[in-house]
Amino acid sequence: MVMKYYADLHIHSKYSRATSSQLDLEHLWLWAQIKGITVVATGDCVHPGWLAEIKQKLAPCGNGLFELKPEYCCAVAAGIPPSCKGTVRFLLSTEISSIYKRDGAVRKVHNVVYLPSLDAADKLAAKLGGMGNIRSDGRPILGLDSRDLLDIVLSCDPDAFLIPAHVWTPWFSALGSKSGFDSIEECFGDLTRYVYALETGLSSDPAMNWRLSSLDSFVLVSNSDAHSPNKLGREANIFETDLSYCGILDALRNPGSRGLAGTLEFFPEEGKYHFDGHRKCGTRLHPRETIKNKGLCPVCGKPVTVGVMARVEELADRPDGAKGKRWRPYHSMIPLSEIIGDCLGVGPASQKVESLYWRLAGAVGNELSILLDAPLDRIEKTAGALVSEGVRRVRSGEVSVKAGYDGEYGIIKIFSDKERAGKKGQVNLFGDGAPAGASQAPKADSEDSAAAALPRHKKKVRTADSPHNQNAAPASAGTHAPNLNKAQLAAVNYGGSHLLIIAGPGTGKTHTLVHRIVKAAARCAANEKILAVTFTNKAAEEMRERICKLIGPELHAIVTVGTFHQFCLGILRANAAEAGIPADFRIASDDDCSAAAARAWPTAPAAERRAKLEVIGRARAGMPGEAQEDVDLYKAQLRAANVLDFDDLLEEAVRLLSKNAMAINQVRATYRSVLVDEFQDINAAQHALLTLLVKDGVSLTAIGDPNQAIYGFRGSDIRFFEQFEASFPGAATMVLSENYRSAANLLEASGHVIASGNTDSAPLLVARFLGNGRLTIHETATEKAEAEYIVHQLEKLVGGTSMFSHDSGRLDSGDTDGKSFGDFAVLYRTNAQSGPLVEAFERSGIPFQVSGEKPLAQYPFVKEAVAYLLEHAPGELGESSDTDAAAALGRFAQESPVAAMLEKDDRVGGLLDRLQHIAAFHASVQSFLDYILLQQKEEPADIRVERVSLLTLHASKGLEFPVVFIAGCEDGLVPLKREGKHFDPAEERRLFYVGMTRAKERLYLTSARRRTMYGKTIDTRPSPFVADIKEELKTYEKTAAMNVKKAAESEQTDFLGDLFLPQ
DNA sequence: ATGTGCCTTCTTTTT
DNA sequence: GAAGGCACAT
Repeated sequence: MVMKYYADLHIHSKYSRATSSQLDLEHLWLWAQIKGITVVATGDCVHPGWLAEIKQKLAPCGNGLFELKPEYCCAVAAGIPPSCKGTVRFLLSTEISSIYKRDGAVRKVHNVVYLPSLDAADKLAAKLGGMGNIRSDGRPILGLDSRDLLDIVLSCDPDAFLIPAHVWTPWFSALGSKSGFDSIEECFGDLTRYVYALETGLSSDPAMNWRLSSLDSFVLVSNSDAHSPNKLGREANIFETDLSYCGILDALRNPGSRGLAGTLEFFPEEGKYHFDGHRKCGTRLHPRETIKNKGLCPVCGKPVTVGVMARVEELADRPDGAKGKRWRPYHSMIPLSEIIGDCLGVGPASQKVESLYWRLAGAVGNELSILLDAPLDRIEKTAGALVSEGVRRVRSGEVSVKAGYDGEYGIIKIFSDKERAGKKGQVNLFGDGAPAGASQAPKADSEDSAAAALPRHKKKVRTADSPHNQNAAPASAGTHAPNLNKAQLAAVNYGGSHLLIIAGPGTGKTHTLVHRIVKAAARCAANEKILAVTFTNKAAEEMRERICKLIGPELHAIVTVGTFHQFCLGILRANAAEAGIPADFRIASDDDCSAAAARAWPTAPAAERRAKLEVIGRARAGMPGEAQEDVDLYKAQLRAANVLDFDDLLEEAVRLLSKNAMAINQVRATYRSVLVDEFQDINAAQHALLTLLVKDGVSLTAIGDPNQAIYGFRGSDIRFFEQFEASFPGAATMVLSENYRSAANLLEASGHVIASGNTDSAPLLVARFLGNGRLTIHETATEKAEAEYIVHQLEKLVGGTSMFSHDSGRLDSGDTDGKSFGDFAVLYRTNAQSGPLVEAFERSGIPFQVSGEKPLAQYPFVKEAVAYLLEHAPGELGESSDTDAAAALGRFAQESPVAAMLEKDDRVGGLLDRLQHIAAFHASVQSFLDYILLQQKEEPADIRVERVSLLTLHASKGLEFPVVFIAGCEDGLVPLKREGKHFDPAEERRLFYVGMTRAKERLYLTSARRRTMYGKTIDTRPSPFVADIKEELKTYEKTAAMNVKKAAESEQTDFLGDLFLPQ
């Protein structure tokens, strides 16, 4: 059956090394579909292993044609009847691959053959032309330059073929002795019988090669230049024949037939050595100009570097545009992603381009059809007018071409910058990558309409640290009747200078601090301000909100709330000159920092640089280490780039304020009162800054909890907290001890832990939560079983039947009814533990959120799925029965080549699975989409949407949840011990304490007897911290109570193992 | 420039 | 066991 297809001819397989991986082959086919390309792997030189794989995988369907799926066929030369051999003349071309020097002469080399010895190379060179040489890495090679190659072509047996050396050599070495040749030389000598393709070293542009009448007996075809599946079809051959080996053969054999309808090509001008010239001098010469200039550069007068075009000019015996008798039409192409990139003014590999590419692929068709013949209005509808205009121009050749020369790439441009700027409004950019719901809005002015089509819900931020609103004296949040307990009130009203407030978990820390700030603001003189310092932007933002709520925007203006770094940055910006820093300095990005490190230690390997940066970071945070030299070197590099890193901000501010009296006096005059949150997390530099600020009657209020100091590893030093009274003479200390968060027994349990089981020294915390909580200890066989247990418990609690009231025998504050998902958190010591948990939650369909994880909707693949579902919304399909989310997603997965392809991309491989699990949970497409799109913003940890939170213990600080699971309560994990790493048991203990004190009503401490970590499975012992809790507070869950059937269904291996262990 | 294979490493993390 | 870095190949 004659058909039209675009063939990417692989004279060998570039994928031959991937024989063990089926994935790669499938990947190849999938891309072939997306591109609209038929992959034709031909030649004896196809790697035998690859052939074997194809044969094994695909049912052979005769005569060298193996069928994979109906759409993709692969003609393979193995198994071709011997009579077919030696009858096709492929003429393939390539660019200069290297430049080598020998005997003082520089020669451009088009092909390189690796050989066992220089002798062999020379012998072969004598036989074939070319040049034996030793590469810089010591390997003997044979280099063939264009002239040699062409001579070989012209002199060779008409029935012979030549194989490109770079194809042959790896094949030979892969075969080794099994090839039947004793030496590569013998092998090479035998080539004339088998050789298949030839590289002339001429331009890759057939139009130019047609100018050589000596090539008339050859058929010019395009060889694949695809280095990876997604580069398929950058060059291709258009066939109108049978899709079979014999079909292709006939097409090539009979120049008169239309079998070979033409070729698709790059713009050859893009090549680095197209024209002649001097890169340094900026001279780019057409070969004719070179001849006029007698081969010399008009700028420097030295001989120019001669490019491939010159060679064509030299050999051509026909004028430009001439057609040989086997001439076939050709199209010059630009890959779609480059067209889109040019339209958007961004790189072809950018996310924007990727997103638009998939959209087009889904809406219009495969890449070649988009490039060659799809209706432009359909392209415009999806990608905007600019892209469709770009495609039109490429089709008609209306592009600006600047040929490459002397190693400089040529530049092919579709739009001038001016045009692009002028037309920008017409591009349907979907700026932030949000999918367009508006398929009927053809000329949609981009961002706005696209955005409007999306439900963009602002999420309500519920503050996590919301103490005492349940049980403490109820009062409206007013300035006059703040709901403060006695201790809190005393702290707020304390009139002395410095004050340290020790505030345990759930004692209303932020609440108290905010009120003290408000109080101070009310007393502020006209030209004075209050400074409130936090560690994180999030904390600063929350504090600002709460202050604003209490005292309104006017007073709010006299309170400066910011992080340490924000404050220092402000100081430095205002006093750049005094600080000796250029006024226009930037904050160093991660890249800036590594660049500075690279300049500081140019020879050091990256790992060493990273290590140095770490040491420097610690040293600058005030931790021990003698790295001063490195610090100075690194800082000098930062300074040279006119950037300040985060540590610099603090250091430079401290330096300025300590030496410049005017600056410090101004700051002290402005900020008479300084308040610091989370004071236990302070480091040396921050402490130094505070010491500077707090003088001449400026007062400092610090609040924090030494039992929650968990950031020692990054330089925080709890001793600053402990030595507060010494550092700031005259300071008072107050303690907030009424806990409004946790049930009494949970509070007691956490007290046992922090006091190392020594009940007497537990922090004095009085429970004001009028309910009884429950502490459950549970041990499973493995981490998988642990995850299943957690999910199971969670399901029970969400179920609505109040297990809580049954278990505790008490029904208290009315919140013991069925929980919602936002009421749960699962905490763990290391992020690596999230894996099994995520899997278990996915299986169960429970909505969850892993802290710090990118929201689903940010993945291009998910965007694509969402766009598809919007476009194929039920409304549009009439009263389609198909409102079912899972079914719609299934259709997407089947119909869209994008989905099929991305599924193979292992980076996002799990995404479709995840989507499907989510879809199964939603009745309609609409609710499914809402669910996905709602989670646009990051910072999921404190946004209490209705999902279970999966967090590290560190990330849980400051949050609270009715039900908390702490997974992996095993010795070695809680506390975390790693061989060769320093170990701070006290800090680990505090960390566990932080985790425990997040729980309001229920706390589960789970562990696994066997755990796989770092690829090793080890037997574990229970956490010693758990042992510090008095037994009478613990409840042990019995495994037998588990729903065996259900558990076995969802987790077959480990769970059964758990159940069937000898009791 | 881009793939590939081998090696190392593998807490926690804000600005 | 997975991921990232690095050296090396084309």
